[in-house]
Amino acid sequence: MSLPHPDADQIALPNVLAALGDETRLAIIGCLARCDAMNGLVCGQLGGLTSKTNLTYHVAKLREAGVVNVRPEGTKRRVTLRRDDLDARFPGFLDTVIASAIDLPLVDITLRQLHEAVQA
Amino acid sequence: MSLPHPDADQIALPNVLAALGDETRLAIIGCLARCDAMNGLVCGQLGGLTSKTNLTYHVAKLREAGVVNVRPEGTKRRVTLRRDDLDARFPGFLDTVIASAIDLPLVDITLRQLHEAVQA
DNA sequence: GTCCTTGTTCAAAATTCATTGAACAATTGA
DNA sequence: TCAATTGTTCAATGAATTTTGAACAAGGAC
Repeated sequence: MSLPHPDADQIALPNVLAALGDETRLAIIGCLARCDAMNGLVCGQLGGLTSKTNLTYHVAKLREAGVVNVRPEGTKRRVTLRRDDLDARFPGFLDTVIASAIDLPLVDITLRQLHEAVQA
Repeated sequence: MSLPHPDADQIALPNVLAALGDETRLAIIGCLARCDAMNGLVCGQLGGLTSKTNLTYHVAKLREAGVVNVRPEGTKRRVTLRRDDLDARFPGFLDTVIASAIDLPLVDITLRQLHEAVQA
């Protein structure tokens, strides 16, 4: 884990709320929620949402708030939801957020692009 | 109810998250959570947080997102949490938020001022 | 009616946040 | 080594939010 992440017990809800109070970041959460059953996503797979540079920015926000974990894999970055940590700290909270995040139009757009990318 | 409020079934979590992703508004929620067992608070009682004008702004944000109800009482405005509506729509969510909101330093400052105001 | 209290409106200023593009690093694979 | 892929950094722009003050309503007390 080479990037700085807050410890589980240092995750603060005000920071989490601020991190999630943004459409783009909610859409990222929605994609992760649908795809991270196994191993999360790599930043590039979220390309439909916004530019590469901007993704770096938003993923960092989520990481600093303790919402996601980012693990380098070669030149890629694997992004996963910190489900266990969030559930332990704020029971039920993440599920509520996910339920609304996966309804966002942006998520569907990106998931379609992800699907096309996998087929290509 | 002379001010516009969203119906219970129109409360959208992205809006709620955006409304709560702000220190001042979280502090308002914290005060309400401690004081609204009976009948909520009046804007003036939140005076320790920020200016009158700014309170109007933040309370409106919370109202528009569906987090609070604002009811005119003469020249005052009684502000209450929309507990039932939020619990019905996002079970457990509000309790989680409140638990962290009442720990905010700003809340204690304001509650002390409220206490002093009541004694005076 | 005349104050006083409470809160709103409006426009302006200040601040913060989000987005972009160019240049750069690091890894992978040929 | 060379090129392609993936993502970062930095500075700058643009956009949205927050904050402020002056002037204004609306109601209650006298």
